[in-house]
Amino acid sequence: MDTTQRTDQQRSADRRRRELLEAADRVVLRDGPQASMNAIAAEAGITKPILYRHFGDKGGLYAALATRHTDALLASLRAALDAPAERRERVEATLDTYLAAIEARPQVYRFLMHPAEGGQTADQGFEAGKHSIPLLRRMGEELAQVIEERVDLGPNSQQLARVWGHGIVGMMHAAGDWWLGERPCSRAELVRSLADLLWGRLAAAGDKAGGPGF
Amino acid sequence: MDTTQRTDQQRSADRRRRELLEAADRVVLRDGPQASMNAIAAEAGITKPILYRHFGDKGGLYAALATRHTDALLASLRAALDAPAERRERVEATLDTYLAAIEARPQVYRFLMHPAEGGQTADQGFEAGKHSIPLLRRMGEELAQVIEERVDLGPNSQQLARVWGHGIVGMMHAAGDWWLGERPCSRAELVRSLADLLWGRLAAAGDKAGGPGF
DNA sequence: ACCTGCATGTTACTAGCGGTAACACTAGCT
DNA sequence: AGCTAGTGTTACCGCTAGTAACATGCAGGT
Repeated sequence: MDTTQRTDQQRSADRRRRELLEAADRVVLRDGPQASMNAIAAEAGITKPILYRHFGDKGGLYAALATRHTDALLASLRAALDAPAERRERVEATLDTYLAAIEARPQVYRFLMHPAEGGQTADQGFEAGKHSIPLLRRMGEELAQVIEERVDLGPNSQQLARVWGHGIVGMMHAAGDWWLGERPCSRAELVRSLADLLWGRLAAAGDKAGGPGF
Repeated sequence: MDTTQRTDQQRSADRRRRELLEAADRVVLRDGPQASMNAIAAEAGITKPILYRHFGDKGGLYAALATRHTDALLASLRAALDAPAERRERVEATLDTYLAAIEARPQVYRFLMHPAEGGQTADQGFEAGKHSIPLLRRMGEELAQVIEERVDLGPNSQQLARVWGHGIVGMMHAAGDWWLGERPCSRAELVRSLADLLWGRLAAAGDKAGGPGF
């Protein structure tokens, strides 16, 4: 039988793959999403064709890399989301977890949010809407699931939960992106403001004096 | 005086510029954000260097192109935002305006949301956060201004309004992007769900039976 | 010993990209 | 005439993603 042999080979291939991914990680951490295949290969101490044998094309490598970080981030988010606490507290913890992550490793964050975007070839498919950032989609679906599991939304709850999941994730993302660039306030303040928004403070607030109609 | 002469030249240059922009528009509409400078030049019936003389570099052309569409979209959004109606109604009208726009011209939408992303040179700066999509930022700031003008938020209103502006825009964007890809419901339903979210229905809803702690 | 198969690695190449230098032509002003 | 300014070209650079062809080292079978 050649099973043992094959297992050995597979193992060594997997190890190599992980090594390559770690090298790629280092380069992305240093150069951002513009990291070229040449640079990654050099960092790994090899040349391009090997990368292509392992990952197919740049998209494949980037997908593998993104999956890693995405999984890690999703795990922390799930922990915050599933904690045995009041809803408001859980929401704030989740927001804070996400913001802390992007604050700690902005390069990785930037990479995850702008993955494909190659240059010339491939990229087919298109189809308007297919382009969305995978991490955002996954977070949206994850959040939708938690909402549907734990919040009583009456009929049509599944669809409502999904809209909210993606909507809230988008809110978190956009606000975080803006905050990371301008740093207009502390993280805690941002978390509080966003939670306030989700808690309906916009609807509850009164009109300002000297309003419309004058 | 050379004023008339200069005016003539400027006029003709401006006309040429507009023609080139329209050609670029056609190409982007056809090829998406991957449209190459060569393709745009060919569509305009000229060659690359002329494009570069007019717009500096690819970023310049794309910025000019994006400004056009962004201005148009922002104008409609402002109209919906400033209408003399109840707040909820205005919010729903704004959401619907945005969603209708991205539904009608998904290619343009995709282009606006993924502008830069060149390939090799330039792109310096980086600085984590600088990369955000201009359209989103502008919409966020616009909304923040309207919120601050018309809603009474007590002290620190400016900062709160900005957080909310960017957050709400992000929510709209992410939900719209997901919706455009999966089409899980009608536009009206989506608008209603998002408005419900902003109106605090998440906070108001009860826990689901069989909740945590068991 | 020898040959076969397979994974790993290389060099050298293609095609296309963004961007630029150098040159040709036309128009109007002095 | 001559000078300047704008429009246009061809031909090139350096870079990218991706590939073909060739070399090497290590299993196992005969």
